[in-house]
Amino acid sequence: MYRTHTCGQLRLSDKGTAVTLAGWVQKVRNLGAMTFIDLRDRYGITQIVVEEHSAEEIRAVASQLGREYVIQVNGGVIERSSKNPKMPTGDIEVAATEIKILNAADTPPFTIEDNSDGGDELRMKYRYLDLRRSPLQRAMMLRHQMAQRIREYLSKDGFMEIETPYMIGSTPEGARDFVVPSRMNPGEFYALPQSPQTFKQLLMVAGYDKYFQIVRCFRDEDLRADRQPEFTQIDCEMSFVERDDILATFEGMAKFLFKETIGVDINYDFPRIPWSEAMAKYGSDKPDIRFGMEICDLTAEAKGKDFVVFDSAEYVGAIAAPGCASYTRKQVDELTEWIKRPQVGAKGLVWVRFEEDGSVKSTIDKFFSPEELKAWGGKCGAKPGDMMFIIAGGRKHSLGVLGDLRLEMGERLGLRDRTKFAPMWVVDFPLLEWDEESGRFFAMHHPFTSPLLEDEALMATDPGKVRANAYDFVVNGVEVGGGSIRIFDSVLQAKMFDLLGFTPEEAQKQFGFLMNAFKFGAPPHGGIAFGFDRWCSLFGGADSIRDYIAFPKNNSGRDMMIDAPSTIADAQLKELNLKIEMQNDK
RNA sequence: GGUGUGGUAGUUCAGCUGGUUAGAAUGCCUGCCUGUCACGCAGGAGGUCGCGGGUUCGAGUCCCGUCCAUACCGCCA
Repeated sequence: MYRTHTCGQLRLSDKGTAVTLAGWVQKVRNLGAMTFIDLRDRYGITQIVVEEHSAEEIRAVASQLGREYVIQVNGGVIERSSKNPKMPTGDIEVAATEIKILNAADTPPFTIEDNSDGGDELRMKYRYLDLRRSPLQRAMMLRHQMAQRIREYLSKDGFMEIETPYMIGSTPEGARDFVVPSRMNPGEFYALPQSPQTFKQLLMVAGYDKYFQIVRCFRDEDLRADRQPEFTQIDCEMSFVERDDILATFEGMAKFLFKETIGVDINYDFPRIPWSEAMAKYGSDKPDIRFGMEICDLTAEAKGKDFVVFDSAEYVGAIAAPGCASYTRKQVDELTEWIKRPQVGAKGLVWVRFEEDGSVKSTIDKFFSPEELKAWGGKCGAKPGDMMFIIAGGRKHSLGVLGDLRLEMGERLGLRDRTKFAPMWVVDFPLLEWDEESGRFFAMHHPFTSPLLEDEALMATDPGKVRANAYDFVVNGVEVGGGSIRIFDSVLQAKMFDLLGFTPEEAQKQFGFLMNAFKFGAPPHGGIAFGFDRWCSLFGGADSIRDYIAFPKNNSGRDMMIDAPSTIADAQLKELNLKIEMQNDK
């Protein structure tokens, strides 16, 4: 038997017990006559003590130990003469009677401690060492708990977890596919699923009316801190439901997860905000509603006063930043530079300062009277001591800039508290999005999304105005999930493909299997998919999802540890009937 | 594809307007130390300054290119 207890287990009540522990050497403190060894496993750290009167062999072994050696210790639990209240096992220590080195270890390239000295690159290359650190272990544990609670909640509600294939066909819509060559079908490729979308709909046709799956998905697009090429979704679909049934089910699941995994009680209904309102108030389809500072529309007030910047603008809007009237010229200039960055892309920033004494100062004093500016401030909720920032230009772009500015000011003012959670639903998304470049509509969600019943007639006359029966689950400005009620009528589905510019032949070739299935009795259905990694990182209080994935990819989609992707042998290529010819643009 | 930031000891970083032998902390090695828990004390080893080119009497430092990492924009139905 390698161990009788873990390194996080022993307490004062175990005093006098003979134990065997096994783990990794965290630290050796040699005080001359006596030596302390911190022995670590994933349950905790227990101090081992080797004393002067200990047997010569033990003292010899103890002096050989290095960091991360794997050892086994026999000994007795004793009460410490100087206790350490900072550690759960701090009242006791194990007086070693035998120490066996199970495996020596090279000195690790970075310290295996809560606050490691290792940089990202190194930690990624030696991921198995990084995973020994307790912050990573906590992240893995949170992820495990989340998955367990999700399965518990949905199973109890009658959902079945059903696996869908990873080797499927490529589709032109949406993200780029990862492809896998087929040896038995020369020249043909499988694609890895971007999501099990069509399969879960086919499961609805098959009558499995409550389906879920915690499933890996693949998208060959550029990475971000919150985007990996392979990521995990909680994929769900239900039959004989309307939007509110789905929202109720998953609002229940979300509240359950909040409560069970991070102990947060949410005892109110999640707000539901139409997409158009989210865009107008927050300049974003995934608003962070932990704080106010809502955008207000000043277009009507601002125009017609001979200020050419406003007069030539389609839209003028503002936010009121609380307590920022004290901003110095330098701070305002710096903020102006910030919004002019190409990533934000505004032309300039107009400010109105509402002084504590009731006076008003502004960059546009020449064009607008203090009374007018005060009226604007009133509309935007600015109080004395606040600073109003005004952006003018195209409506869509300006709202985007104001949205970015709002988040930035929220950050600077400390209003984005990681321990606070503001879940919400964004509903009534547009069904279609016009793409200037290709001169066609794209499905904003995906091509199986149903339009709102009352907007269906608009599909023929003004497709851009049609609202979708789609919804996103948003927490603290993070899009955690999204879904829709699906089209279940093959005629409407055909109409949708037509709007998206598919010929009937193309639609049949790409999605014929789904449209055919719909001819055999498809029930009304809809569903939702959550970004599991993102949800974990949100609960863990991190911006990046990488620490919630055991073995993530780096910024350029590489696995730094195993160094993938890699080239393959010529023999392998031959078997696959492939010839590699690099194409260069120049 | 684009923009910003970074690349100097095993590691995390400092290194000014170019100027002697490139520093600190930590880790590592050696010795001392009976209550440490970020142990302490003394000593030691450790560097092609990412790579290539240029400017200069002289480049870690300036310029150009390139590679790598990272954050963001594009992209992500």
